Amino acid sequence: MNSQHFSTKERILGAAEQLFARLGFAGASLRQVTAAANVNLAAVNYHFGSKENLINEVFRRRLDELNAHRLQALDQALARPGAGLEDLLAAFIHPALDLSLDRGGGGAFVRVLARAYAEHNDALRKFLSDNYGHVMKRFHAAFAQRLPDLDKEELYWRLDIVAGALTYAMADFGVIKRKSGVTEQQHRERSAEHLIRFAAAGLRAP
Amino acid sequence: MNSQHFSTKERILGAAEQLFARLGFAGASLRQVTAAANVNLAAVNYHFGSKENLINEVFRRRLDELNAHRLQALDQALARPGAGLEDLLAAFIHPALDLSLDRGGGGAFVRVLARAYAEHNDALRKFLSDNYGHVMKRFHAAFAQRLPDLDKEELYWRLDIVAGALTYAMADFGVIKRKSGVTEQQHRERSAEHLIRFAAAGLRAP
DNA sequence: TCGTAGGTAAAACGGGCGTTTGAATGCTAC
DNA sequence: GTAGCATTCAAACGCCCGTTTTACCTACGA
Repeated sequence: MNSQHFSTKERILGAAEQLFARLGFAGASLRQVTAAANVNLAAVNYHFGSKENLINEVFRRRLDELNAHRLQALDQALARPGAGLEDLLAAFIHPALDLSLDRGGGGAFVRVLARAYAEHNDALRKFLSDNYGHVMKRFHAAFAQRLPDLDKEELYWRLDIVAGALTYAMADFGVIKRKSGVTEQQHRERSAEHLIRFAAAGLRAP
Repeated sequence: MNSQHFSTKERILGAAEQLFARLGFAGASLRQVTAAANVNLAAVNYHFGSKENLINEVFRRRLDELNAHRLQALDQALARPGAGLEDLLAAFIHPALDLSLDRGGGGAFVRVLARAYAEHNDALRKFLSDNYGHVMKRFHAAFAQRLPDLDKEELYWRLDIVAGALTYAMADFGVIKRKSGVTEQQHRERSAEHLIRFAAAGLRAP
């Protein structure tokens, strides 16, 4: 059968992403995932080894691209001489917002990300830190340079809050419907503006 | 035996709160809960009817008190003539922060709350909206009065982001250890200041 | 003192879980 | 064409799930 365009692995990843977003990692079973992917149950353990590894690969598939876009946007922002807080925030937000408003499964993935944030799952945190920690480090350094009056601890706090707030907000963007008469592009730009202004004001607060 | 000070119901609620915070609603089983509570497995269904209802009661036990404190703090803030944004935010944040830094299970509960926020569980959302929607309405009205330049939609956005950010942040407070040489009271006050300043700046952003 | 109601206990219910197995299938290179 | 490999498949593995059942204990009012 397998008449779809995508490979078994890709269909499993897509179905897993949707179901993890809706039901959580523990709440979505491999039987649900493989049924949604139109794939045999054993395919998950054949291609991914275990459920936990499947979870990791769901993250890797999106985060490789997302973080590449973020670093690229950060480099472009830093290349400009007068780059300010808002430009750094835009570099962080725009790639994720593009993902969350994507026609593909990206919206689901941002909700998965928000779940992971709330879960405090140690194994997952280690995986994310090992694979993508350098991205947050680069943003942290760029923010630190532009917020010299904040001591290290205070900056850490605020970036943590900002990251949580943005993750949560972007997870919601996929769910909340836009007003009629607004194109998706307009909606996306206005959303990004909201988030950037909000976060910048929070970071700059005395 | 039941040699503990607390009733079977209370011990189940406490153990469920801890395990839901750590493992999630789907991830924590009633066998784990009843074992941690030192109670027979059947006690959950006897006292609560079902797992889903147990989840609801875990929320009710804390939210009745939390929202009463929030409304009380809001009334006190509104009674003062010059009450501003920061006072409203303090009324919202302080009761939750007290809970999250509580010696009892409050810290776990705030993490449960953050999970519920990320889950978008329909049944749970309905329960929370039915039982505690009026609290958010009162805060919303108070904020609207102090932010007349924001249109309805914009205010809705920002309060949503603020609520999400604060929920995330407070869930983290219970996890992050305070610096040595800082009393818990100092830590609490500084944390509240951070959150209030951050949120106020975000709400006031042009 | 007995009957009864409220609570606790152990055991079992059917079913879903993640994972493994071993045979069947498709595909590529010789 | 056939050997060899990668993939798919149905079936089963043992285990844990939420819930129910049935019996037992205990306390208290009649």
